[in-house]
Amino acid sequence: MSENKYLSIYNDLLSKIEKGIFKPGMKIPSENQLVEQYETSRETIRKALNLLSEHGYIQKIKGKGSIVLDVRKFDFPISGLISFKELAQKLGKPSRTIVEQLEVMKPDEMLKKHLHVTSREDIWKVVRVREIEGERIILDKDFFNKKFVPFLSKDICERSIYEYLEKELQLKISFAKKEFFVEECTDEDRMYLHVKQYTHVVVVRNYVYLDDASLFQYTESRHRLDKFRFVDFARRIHLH
Amino acid sequence: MSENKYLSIYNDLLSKIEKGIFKPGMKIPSENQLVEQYETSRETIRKALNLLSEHGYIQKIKGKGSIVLDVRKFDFPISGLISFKELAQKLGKPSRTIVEQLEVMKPDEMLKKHLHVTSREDIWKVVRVREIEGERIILDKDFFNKKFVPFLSKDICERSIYEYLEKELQLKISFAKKEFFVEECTDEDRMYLHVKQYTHVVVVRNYVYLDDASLFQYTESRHRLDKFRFVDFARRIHLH
DNA sequence: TATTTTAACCTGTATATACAAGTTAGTCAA
DNA sequence: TTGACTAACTTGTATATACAGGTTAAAATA
Repeated sequence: MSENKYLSIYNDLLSKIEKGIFKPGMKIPSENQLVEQYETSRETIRKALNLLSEHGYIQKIKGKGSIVLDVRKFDFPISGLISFKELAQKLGKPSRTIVEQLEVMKPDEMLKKHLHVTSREDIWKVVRVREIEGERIILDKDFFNKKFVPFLSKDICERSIYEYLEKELQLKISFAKKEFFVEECTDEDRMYLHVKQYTHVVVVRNYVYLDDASLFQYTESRHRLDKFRFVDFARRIHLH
Repeated sequence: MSENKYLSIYNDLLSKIEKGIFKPGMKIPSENQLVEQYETSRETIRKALNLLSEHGYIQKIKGKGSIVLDVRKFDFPISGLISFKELAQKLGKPSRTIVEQLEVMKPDEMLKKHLHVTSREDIWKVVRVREIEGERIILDKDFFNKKFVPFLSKDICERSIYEYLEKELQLKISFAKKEFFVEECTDEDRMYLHVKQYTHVVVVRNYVYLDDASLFQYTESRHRLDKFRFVDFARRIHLH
């Protein structure tokens, strides 16, 4: 479990929402009631509720209470910072990862720019194909700074690199910036993916940062366009 | 200005980051220093800093301080909940909105599902083309529940509907769910947009909710795929 | 009966205090 | 000189209190 009180309350409430104990449209107990249930202070409850609100699970209404949203219940592909393994598990579809390339290399100009490294530094290059229901849908090209990831194996890449990085290497992945756009198919796409008749792929560029704001991974994820879907949740800030 | 202390501090710090007074990589003053500068409590400062952190402007590092990220400085198209007008202003490109349709209608099956309305209710339908640098890039189809928006005019639609809704009608837009996917061009796309040789468009479905979690707008935004770009910022939650 | 007022809730903001825990730089001892 | 320790910072969490202001339903009033 979590050692943090407010995080464990967040998780507890979240699982109650996901299990349907708190149903969409329903009011969850008031802050004061939760204070009694969890035997804690109101500020701690509020931290948990604010997390739920930011992530789109509840809506807080002043003077009334918090109601459960059903916005999130739709399958949400890449939203947030979820690894392919976590995603595949959520969707419950049969999937497989095929490691096509795994090597240490020196960065070219493009990578020097994207990973903020010098020509002397070593870079891990991992090329993987994601197969869903038997079709080669996604081509993932990952580049890690070897300074942060000294060792990698085909086995690790087939399972989950993130799990290895976080659990084994104790790297704290903190945030990521993603860019989406559509690009013409390359020969590489046609070689590794079942692109069918399509002339374009959806490209997701991912810059992943550690806790201390150092960039340690650059990923280019190329999706067959008919299989791509992305869901986003956003709150509007009101200044006034 | 903001009446909220922590929001006005957030805005003040944000403008200092955007103006370059606080530069990327730089440490901003510590929480205790900010407490003195703004003559407030530490919790209030922390609220402002947490907002900056969630929105990707700073990274807080325990024991060290907060450093300014340069992740956000790239142009960010549709991230967050920004209207086309706000976006066009940010990018500084010459743009124009052309209202192609504006009418009150009854919902068809698709809209009844998307807007959660009955056959008897009235719906505003607004079809607009967004022109950027002389090219017709985006086709926006907006549907508003007339219950929330009793009046609309061509003039309002040409300027900014959001400005009208928030300033005039005092509607509080709270959050939105977005879905992205790629779809084949329809005849409507070819009629209104300069689709060139492309066979597909990027579709953004947008569900917009008010403060009390009631769905009041459904938008379908169809983008020429070579001009589509989306940037996202995400933080990873660590449980434990 | 119809309307207003009030009391009891709700969430939002601001403040103060305490301690835990990570970082850093200087000090002291081996 | 080297290493361990300490003191002074930093942010993170938990608690308590106070009051603004929105909501609701019951009670009081016209």
